[in-house]
Amino acid sequence: VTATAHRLRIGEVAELTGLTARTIRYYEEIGLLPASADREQGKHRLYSEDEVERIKEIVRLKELLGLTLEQLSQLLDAESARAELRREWHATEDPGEQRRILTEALRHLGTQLDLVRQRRAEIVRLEAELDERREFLHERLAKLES
Amino acid sequence: VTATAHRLRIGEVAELTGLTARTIRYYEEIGLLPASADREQGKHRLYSEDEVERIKEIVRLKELLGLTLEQLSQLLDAESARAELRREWHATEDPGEQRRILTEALRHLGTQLDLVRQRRAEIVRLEAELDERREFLHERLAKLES
DNA sequence: TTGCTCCTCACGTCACGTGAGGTGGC
DNA sequence: TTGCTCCTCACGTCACGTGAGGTGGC
Repeated sequence: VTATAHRLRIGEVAELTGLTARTIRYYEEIGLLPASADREQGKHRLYSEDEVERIKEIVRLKELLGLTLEQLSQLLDAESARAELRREWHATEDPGEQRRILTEALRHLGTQLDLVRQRRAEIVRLEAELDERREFLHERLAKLES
Repeated sequence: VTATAHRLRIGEVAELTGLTARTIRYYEEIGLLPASADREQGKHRLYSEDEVERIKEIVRLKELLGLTLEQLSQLLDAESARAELRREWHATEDPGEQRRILTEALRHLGTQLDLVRQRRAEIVRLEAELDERREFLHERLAKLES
């Protein structure tokens, strides 16, 4: 709904997402990212800012959760399912249907949250161990200075 | 200092660490893990429980921080440097030396902690976003039920 | 028109996976 | 001795990296 629908080229998208142009093409090649709509063979790929945000999101999930592209694909499929549910939600007035849709969406989110929480717990534990060692060394240093 | 110094075979180590035997051999091949001491060509690799703990630690760092094996090697080198400092620490009585050693060790730890903290911040942010969406869906569901 | 970025092959690399064929230890 | 696990090549695969040679748009 913005006035300027500026479209970005692959190099700019790479810059903004932290990927390389090659990686973006590769993700398109394996079907992880949708192909730039109605692009003629050999012509430049163009991306909207929404698409860039989407790619950032995908990269974040991959890196933070340490997923393979296969696992990432599955997770994105689950997300599309949620998006589909949103559309269904707007299409129905039946409270029973609406409950089913919400419940389903919550289930998808739950799966994702479980992954993230597990990661966080692991990293917090590692951080605590390192903090403890640092505390120990600091005390030793303090004793030495006194 | 335990009574039984049971040595484990590569399959058992793989089981315990979540790696494959191939991966353990590969890490040895590229010098990431030290080669099983005085093993004759073609004979079985044997590992102590300390070595297994060490490998677990390495795997954890790699996965949680999302490092390449090259970066992981560098980080492990920094750790060895810290271990070396510990030995030096025990070898000297000079307070000036001791201060130098502690300060150096703290610097190494600081680098490691920076990496970990950054990861944690990123993952916490993602978790917060997902939580928020879940809260939203929950409220919607609650309204529907009332 | 000149630069720069983009395009498509296509081969290289990193971090292993996966057999093939053979040997070692409870 | 029989099984199972281990051994060493060595080729395959995933997720891109890195040119080569050519075209497109401000």
